[in-house]
Amino acid sequence: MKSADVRRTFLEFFAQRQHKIVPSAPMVVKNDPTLMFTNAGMNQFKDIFLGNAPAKYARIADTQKCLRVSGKHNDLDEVGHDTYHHTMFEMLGNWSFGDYFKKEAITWAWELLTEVYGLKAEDLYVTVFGGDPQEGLAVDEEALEHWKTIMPQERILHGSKKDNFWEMGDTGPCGPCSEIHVDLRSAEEKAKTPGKQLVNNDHPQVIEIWNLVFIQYNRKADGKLEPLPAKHVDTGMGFERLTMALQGKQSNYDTDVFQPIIQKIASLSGIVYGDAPNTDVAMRVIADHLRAVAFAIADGQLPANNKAGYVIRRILRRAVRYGFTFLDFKEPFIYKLVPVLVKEMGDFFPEIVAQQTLIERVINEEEQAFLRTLALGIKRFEQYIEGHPQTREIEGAFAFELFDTFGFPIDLTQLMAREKGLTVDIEGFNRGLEEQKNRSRQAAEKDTDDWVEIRPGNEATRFVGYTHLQAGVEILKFRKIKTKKDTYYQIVLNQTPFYAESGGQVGDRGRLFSDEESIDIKDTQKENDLIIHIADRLPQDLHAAFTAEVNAAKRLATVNNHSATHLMHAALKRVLGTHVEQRGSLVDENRLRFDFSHFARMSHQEIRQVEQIVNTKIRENIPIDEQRDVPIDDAKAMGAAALFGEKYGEHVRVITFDPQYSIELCGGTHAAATGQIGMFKIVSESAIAAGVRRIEAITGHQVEELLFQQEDTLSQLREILKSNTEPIKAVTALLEDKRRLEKELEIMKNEKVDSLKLSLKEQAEKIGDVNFIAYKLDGDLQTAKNLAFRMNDVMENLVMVIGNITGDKANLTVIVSENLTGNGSLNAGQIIREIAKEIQGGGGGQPHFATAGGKNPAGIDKALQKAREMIKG
RNA sequence: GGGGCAUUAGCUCAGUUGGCUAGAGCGUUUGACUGGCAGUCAAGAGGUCAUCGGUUCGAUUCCGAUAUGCUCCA
Repeated sequence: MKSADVRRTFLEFFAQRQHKIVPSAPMVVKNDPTLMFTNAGMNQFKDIFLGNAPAKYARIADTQKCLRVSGKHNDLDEVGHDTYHHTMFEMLGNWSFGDYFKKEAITWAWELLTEVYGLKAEDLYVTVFGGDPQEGLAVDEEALEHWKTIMPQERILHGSKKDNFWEMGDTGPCGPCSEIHVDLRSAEEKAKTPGKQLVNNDHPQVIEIWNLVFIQYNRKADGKLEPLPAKHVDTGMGFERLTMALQGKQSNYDTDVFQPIIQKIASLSGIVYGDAPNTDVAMRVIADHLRAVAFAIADGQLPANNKAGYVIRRILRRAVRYGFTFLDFKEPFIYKLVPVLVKEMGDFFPEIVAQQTLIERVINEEEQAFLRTLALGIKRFEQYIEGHPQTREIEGAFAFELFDTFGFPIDLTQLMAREKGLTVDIEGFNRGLEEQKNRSRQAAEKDTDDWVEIRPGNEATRFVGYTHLQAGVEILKFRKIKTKKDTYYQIVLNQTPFYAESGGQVGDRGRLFSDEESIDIKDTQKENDLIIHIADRLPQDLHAAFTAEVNAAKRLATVNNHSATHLMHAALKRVLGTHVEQRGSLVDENRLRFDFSHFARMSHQEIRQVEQIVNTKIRENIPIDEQRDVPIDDAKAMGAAALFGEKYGEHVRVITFDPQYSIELCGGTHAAATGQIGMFKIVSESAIAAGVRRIEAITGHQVEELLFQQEDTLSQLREILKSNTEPIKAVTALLEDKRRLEKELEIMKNEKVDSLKLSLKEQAEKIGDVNFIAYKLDGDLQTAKNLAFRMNDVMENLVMVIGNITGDKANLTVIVSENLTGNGSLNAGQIIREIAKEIQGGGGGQPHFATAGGKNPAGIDKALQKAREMIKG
């Protein structure tokens, strides 16, 4: 069975059982501070489990792109070395939200695996939760009973809390689970060792393929479990593993999911897959990481230097490193694999087809950047070796510095050390790493208390902020968050006019007040779909009736910037082409920032053109057409611009400014009509990544400020220049004059020096072999320096001391012919230190040239005299 | 969010106990050579040493803050 058929079969099976088939959510998570990437199929339904939102469908099935590279599930270092771990994988899943429970989930899972996919029943083992006395939990009898009706009891195993009790995090919904394992070994080996001994023992051919989770408890912050009113089913089956089992392979990488990519790597490197363990691992790593990175980029996450973007960068770099070390790729090559991936997976995941060019460019750019980093590290390594010729062992501190500061991988350091017959102090390296981790952990410590419910129930907050800036509200619940720096409260209301940060628009600020008191709301954020108001303190009376009031001035400015962003987005598409796509956006009260795909610097004319179009649309004063609850397909049919990597519900909000001009799916707040924006001006255009440009712009009041500022600058300039009509001409003439005068001055200084040179040569005093000159110069330090070096050119055996005054300070300059400094008999530095005392200063320099400065100009004569005496000795 | 490192000519980079008139290669301009192209040689232009403060007689160099980038950790 081809992998595409494996996927299709799963979805059809559950569709026939009244499951709604939904698309995969983006792999990059937005609006959830606890999670950077989707790491399980249930992520997109988290709000339902948490009781923050009702389920739209009681039964759902899908295949979900997942990435496990950070946090609780981190498989990154395993990937490639075995045959079944991945960074990115697909999770096939079916869900029941308060609908069917253990019986159906178990029955269907069994039916699908054995009857539809045709796995042999005797190769399958299942586990059920065996209870945990510490938690006060008994064996999951319910699941056990169902399994007993299906299969012999000897293949039903009891599992520990670690394997068979699933929890989302430290707190939240959780419950026992039942896993299905498959034994893929040969008959001979099965005879030798019974499969049941190998279940959950990291055997590569006896593996878990499906986990059925029965969510029935809620874990509180104090560790206690309480039963949930509505019970849910959450299942996840590893698509790649299942495909391996069905295709009779020993490794996920031998299936048609990975082989086309691996074969391409093999042909690019000229090395056959299967030849040697090292090169095989490298090819697996690259094939796996390519998928993760390509899908992340398609979902809108570009490699970057922090947060989620940094994780993506690190994955890509790991792939480059394996290619560099084991497959001898010294030039970018991973981007060449993208077409193969697109061909294999593009049918089911249209986003990678649409974003192919961008993915290739971004990967290529990153590869080049990292190869540069590697080259720099190699250089530093070689410098270290040169600096420590006797060493047998490379210091851990240095290896850590290479890694920590310059991003040079430790295993490459070790490899290069081995080639030179050296070792690396790996313990020292690990110590450095450990310290670093502790520092970070301490800084990131954050205590989150349980929600305190003021009005129990799972009532969802009604957002009224599209039409109101003020509303009468009640508090539903709150909790306390403690970080190293401060303590604050998160407050959830029954309804709110506060817009929570989302879609690039910043959260509202404002206040919450009752008859008795008023508290400031510092920010509004979203955790999935929960709107959270952030405040430094809580009201005294939590049960009072409050008025929630948004800071209107800030909101208004923000709203204008958001609408301007839409107008600009449409203008960019007109001016630059339809390839322009939003890649990121930030809108606050001061400005708007917009990142979009485009492959060249925007010309001056293009920027002007965009500004002109937007300003024309502003003057047209187009009223907003806001439609809520439009079915997503209808919205798309209208030609609305949807964003890649954004998760949309079935019903969306559509914002239109002139149906011929700008239609966008958007949840943000907007101007009632475009005229309200006032004015629009782009203030910068720059590159932020390969193929991605960033524009920053301002509107209304801010443009006015800018205009005033510029006008002031210009009028002041005119005033200074006394040229009302042509300041540019005046400045150009000034600059030319300045240049000419500087030249003339330099020539004159040189002439002065030249004429001085001759007379000074006459004045030279013979002291032994030394030609001594002391001179009090009427000029600046630069001239003194100049004079000194010129005299040095024309006189042998010279010792010259120059004194001059700049402002209220005195300077001394000493030059000694190089041949006199040889045996240490004469030293300009020593002379200057001695004579500088006379001008109450200090100084220094080299044996042949030195300068000093001091506060006492009157002492110059004495200093010169002292120098003469020193030469006389 | 917390560390570390970097920022010097258009580009890539040197520049150590703070003072060596801030350098190299590439690029660029001009001239010479060569029949042309390509090239060779010579001369020149090009620098607020990221920004702002501080220490000092003197800061590209030391200290602090800011900005930008790189990098590791969370």
